[in-house]
Amino acid sequence: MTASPDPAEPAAPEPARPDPALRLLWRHVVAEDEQPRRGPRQRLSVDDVVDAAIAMADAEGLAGVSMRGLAQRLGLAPMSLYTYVPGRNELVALMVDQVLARRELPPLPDGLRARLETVARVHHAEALAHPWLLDVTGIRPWLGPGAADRYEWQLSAVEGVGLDDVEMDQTVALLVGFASSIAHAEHEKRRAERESGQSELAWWEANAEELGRVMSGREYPLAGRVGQAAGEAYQAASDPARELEFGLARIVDGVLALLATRS
Amino acid sequence: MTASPDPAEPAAPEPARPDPALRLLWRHVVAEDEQPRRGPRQRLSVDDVVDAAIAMADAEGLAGVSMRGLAQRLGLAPMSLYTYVPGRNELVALMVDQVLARRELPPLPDGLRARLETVARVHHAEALAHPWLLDVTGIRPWLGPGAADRYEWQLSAVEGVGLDDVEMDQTVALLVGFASSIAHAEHEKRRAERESGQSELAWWEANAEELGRVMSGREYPLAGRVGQAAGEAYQAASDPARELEFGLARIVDGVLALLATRS
DNA sequence: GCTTGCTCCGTACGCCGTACGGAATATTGT
DNA sequence: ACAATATTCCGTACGGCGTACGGAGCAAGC
Repeated sequence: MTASPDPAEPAAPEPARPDPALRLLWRHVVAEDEQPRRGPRQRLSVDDVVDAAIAMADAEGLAGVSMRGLAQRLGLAPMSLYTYVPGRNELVALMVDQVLARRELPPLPDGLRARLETVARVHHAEALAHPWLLDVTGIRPWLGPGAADRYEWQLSAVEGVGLDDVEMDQTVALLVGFASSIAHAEHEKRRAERESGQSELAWWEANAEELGRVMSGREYPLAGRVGQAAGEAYQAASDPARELEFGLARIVDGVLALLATRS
Repeated sequence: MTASPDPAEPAAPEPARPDPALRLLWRHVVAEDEQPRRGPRQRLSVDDVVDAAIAMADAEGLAGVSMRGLAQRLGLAPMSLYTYVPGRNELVALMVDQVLARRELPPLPDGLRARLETVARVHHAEALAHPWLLDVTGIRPWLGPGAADRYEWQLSAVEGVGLDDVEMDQTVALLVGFASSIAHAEHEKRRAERESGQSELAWWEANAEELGRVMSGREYPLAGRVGQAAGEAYQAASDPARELEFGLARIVDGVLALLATRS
């Protein structure tokens, strides 16, 4: 018994065949090494499928994008989708990259503060327009042209300001992560209102008595005081728009402070 | 036909009955208004159910907690779970609050910088220990004792440092949101490695050739340079632990800078 | 013209949350 | 003591999900 490869698998050294999802992601760039394919032409294009899926996700959330529902919307049988896309996960990756690719990236303003804010605000706006982006998991490490272009643009916002390469990456990650967390909070707030059919405030009123009864015997001096002040200021239990402004100001101040120590 | 209430529904003005999930969340606090209940005793307690669900979620993720699987683990028929808990969503809310309640909150150190860091690190550690916490959605606005105690503790870290009430709330939200986004990145990184069976680095190597082919014709000067520098520094495509340190330093600096303008 | 590879699709499997109703059981009201 | 009632536990069933598998028909390559 040598260590030779399994004879059932022919001698081909299996040069780590590339992930098929990668070709799909970059389909518009690689494009046309197309020799005509056998069999019936596809009635639709991958873009048709992805666009329909994005529209469904915008309307119904990521969980609302089912292979069955999507197929019906496209006039296909469910299993026919699998000739366009290997599976649902890959479809989601394509949706994400399509969204990233479509957005026209605004020119970066002058001034580091404004540039950093722009990076965060663009991401925040995108996550608000497509809340399902925040629910996406499991598409790492698939990297498409939309994500690549976006990263390049984000880095250009912090190029030449005095950060080293690693710090540039970390700064972008910090801004994007923060914008995501704000959008996440906003999305959760909206979901709560939508699903309960009543506003947050109404729920608190309806349950204030029970909450008071139940919390008696515990002391929440700070939470009571701060919660009330925040509630009055927000007219809600939270106000993600204000959290964005507050947090962004602090983060940008922090980055500027780092650079200030160097000049 | 007057506007009188539906006679099928007796005159009771329906005083907005409290959410049953609230009583369940606060079951240990309200506790014993217990008159003995009719029918067979419950074989288990709500805590048994919630603890088993937490154990399942720790091992298999939130999606791995199915009512069927949980019931089997507890020796019950699936539908019997619904005598303990109104539904899966409520169960998840109980799991979250149980986790929050269990963690012993460390004493807050001296010095604002260390206090702010502690708030973020506690949340980060918790999200790492229970990655499914980040997948929880739709449990707003249910508020349990664990969440209330936690909020009180977080506020105590920023009490009396010169922030007004609304700023206290926003500062805590900023720290917690940031810690969540770091933990989210870390969790995604681990998931990618687990599900692909190979390390991130191995995937990039296996697909480097295809990526190079596919990205030719596009220019990514910054992404190429920074990505390489970061990759070498991290020995991976990302390094959430470093992102935590970098981002936390910037955020704390930003908060301190805000306070510095006031003294 | 035969073979091959492709598209499209019907069926089926094993999951999911949970609505519904019935049998057994323990307390409550008489 | 006995009937009424409330509660637990559970079997069955419904409508959803992703997708494996195999077959039918079509277009290109030999």
